[in-house]
Amino acid sequence: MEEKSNNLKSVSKPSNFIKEIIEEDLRTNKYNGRVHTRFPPEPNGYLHIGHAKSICLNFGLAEEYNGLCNIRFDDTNPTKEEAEYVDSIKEDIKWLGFDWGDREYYASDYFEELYEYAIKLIKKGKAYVDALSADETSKYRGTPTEPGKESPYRNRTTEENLDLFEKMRAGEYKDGELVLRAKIDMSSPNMNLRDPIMYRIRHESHHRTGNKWCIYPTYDWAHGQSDSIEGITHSICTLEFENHRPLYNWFIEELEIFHSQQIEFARFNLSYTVMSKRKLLELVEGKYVNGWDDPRMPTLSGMRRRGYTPKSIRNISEKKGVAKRDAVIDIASFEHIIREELNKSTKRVLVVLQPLKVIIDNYPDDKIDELDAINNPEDPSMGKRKLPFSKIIYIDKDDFREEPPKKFYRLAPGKEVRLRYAYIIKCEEVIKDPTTGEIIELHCSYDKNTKSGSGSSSKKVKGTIHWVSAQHSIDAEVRLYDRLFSVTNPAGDKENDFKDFINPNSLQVIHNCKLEPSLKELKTIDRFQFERLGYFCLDSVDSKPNKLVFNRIVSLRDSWAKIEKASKTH
RNA sequence: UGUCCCGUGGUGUAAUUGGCAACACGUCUGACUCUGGAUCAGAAGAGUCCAGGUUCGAACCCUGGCGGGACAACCA
Repeated sequence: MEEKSNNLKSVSKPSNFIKEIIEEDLRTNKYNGRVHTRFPPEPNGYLHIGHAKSICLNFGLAEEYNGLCNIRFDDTNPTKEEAEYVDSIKEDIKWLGFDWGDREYYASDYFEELYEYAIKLIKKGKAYVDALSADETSKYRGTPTEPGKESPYRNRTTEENLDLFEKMRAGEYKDGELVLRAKIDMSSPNMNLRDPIMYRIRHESHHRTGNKWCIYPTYDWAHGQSDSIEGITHSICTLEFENHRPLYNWFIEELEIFHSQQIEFARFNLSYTVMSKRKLLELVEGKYVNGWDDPRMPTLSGMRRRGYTPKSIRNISEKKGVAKRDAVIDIASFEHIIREELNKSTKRVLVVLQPLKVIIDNYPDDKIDELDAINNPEDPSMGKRKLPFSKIIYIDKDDFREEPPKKFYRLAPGKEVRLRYAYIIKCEEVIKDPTTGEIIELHCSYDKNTKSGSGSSSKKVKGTIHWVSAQHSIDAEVRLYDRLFSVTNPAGDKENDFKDFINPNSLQVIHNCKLEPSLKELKTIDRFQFERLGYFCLDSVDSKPNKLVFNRIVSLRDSWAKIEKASKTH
């Protein structure tokens, strides 16, 4: 009994090492009971599913502990950042369902304050203006296993440093001529402590501060102080900043300002895709995909267009957990979560992807049956709809085999299947194109006693297939997506470029698909289950009222495909 | 020949902080079914990187190895 309740507890409230730290801080009243986090993107690209993890974590923690979460754009590098990215990032965060209230901040808001901090360090003899070139600086820095050596400019007087730094700001030097560095320890085993650069000269216009500044703080100099200024209690970031933490702490202690606590967690990898901004950019620029919002991309805009729900993404983030070890999430677990949600929420509909014409010879020419169809067997409150049935229908080519393999429960010459919500039909004749041999149409007979729900026949068949009445059908284009790459970790191969592993079948476009007539009144970007096929949604970009385009979000689990695959490999 | 971090079934997490490893995905059976969907029932699969040590008892503590990752942008 006790075990069970314990179990339930751990299921409903998963814990992780970050929560443990926060709860301990709450116990010891470290920050007067405050929990304040932030999501700090650089506005230099589109957000992807990895960022979603960080967003959910930061906002989720704030929510759970009655705290606050800021959004802060780390816009310290004007050469790479643009206002349009700011907008797309905000849109993505809102879409995920998070609200930062009026706490939308920018590192550039703190440029003046940061400048004052720098002067404070110079006055303490803890920062100096260096005139080494970038190349020289790099050489002087040493390597991870060899200590660096001190710059000849390292011991300027405070007055000299102050004067030079002021002139840097005033624009008296060219890009790269001077930098401001922290004076720490050129022989530190931690390379971040080897006199890191705090300011560099960039005569460049900034998306927010315009031409006000020509010196810009580096990330290392700006980030910790920005957190401190905002009163961030728990500054959560990814593992690669672990080695930077001693530096951030050094700055904060020298400056004697509020001490945020940095906690690092492992970033998340997804199987069968790539996640780095650089690689995603390469896919876009090389036209391997159709833009950042291509539904095959792991970007939030791509996944949104693909049809993923915000809830499913939040779910993934939560179920994945938080840890410090590198992880590769199996895309299958992703697919499971989206299916689970869509199965419950989505209206079922009959759609034929690859139409094969079927003529029911013994069905009256002009007769139209109005059949009852259930909108969602998982949720009766979603009601029913009428489905017209007539003499000429379409079925999917996949559902007919001239020579059916073992365990093929669908239609074949002389065999019977049930038409979903309609009758049992039997295939009487196969008509082929005399020249190509391609199957053009099927002639079938129907058993009128087998109408769905009539209970007037005890006839049983193994298979049920979907169909659409030809004269009532609506045409549409359907895009089937598969994994973008054909290997688990495309970026993990040292011999081959990741682009060599692109799955050539990641996108299959099918024209002239046939939809049931209820799909005529599409108002929103509703999602549907095309029965036996998968979950689909309208494409937000290309679909027009007179030219419908659907994206496949995810297929249904397909045990027949498994059987078929297994028999082929034998 | 440095510093820091990490190492639990195929994958991702958990183990009441020392009491002989749990959950989810995936895989495989079977039941049910007018979606080969969903659902239900069940199975296989790790002895916790290795070796010592402390202890009545270790995934958890200690020591030493091994393996993986991060760090040498005036990027973030």
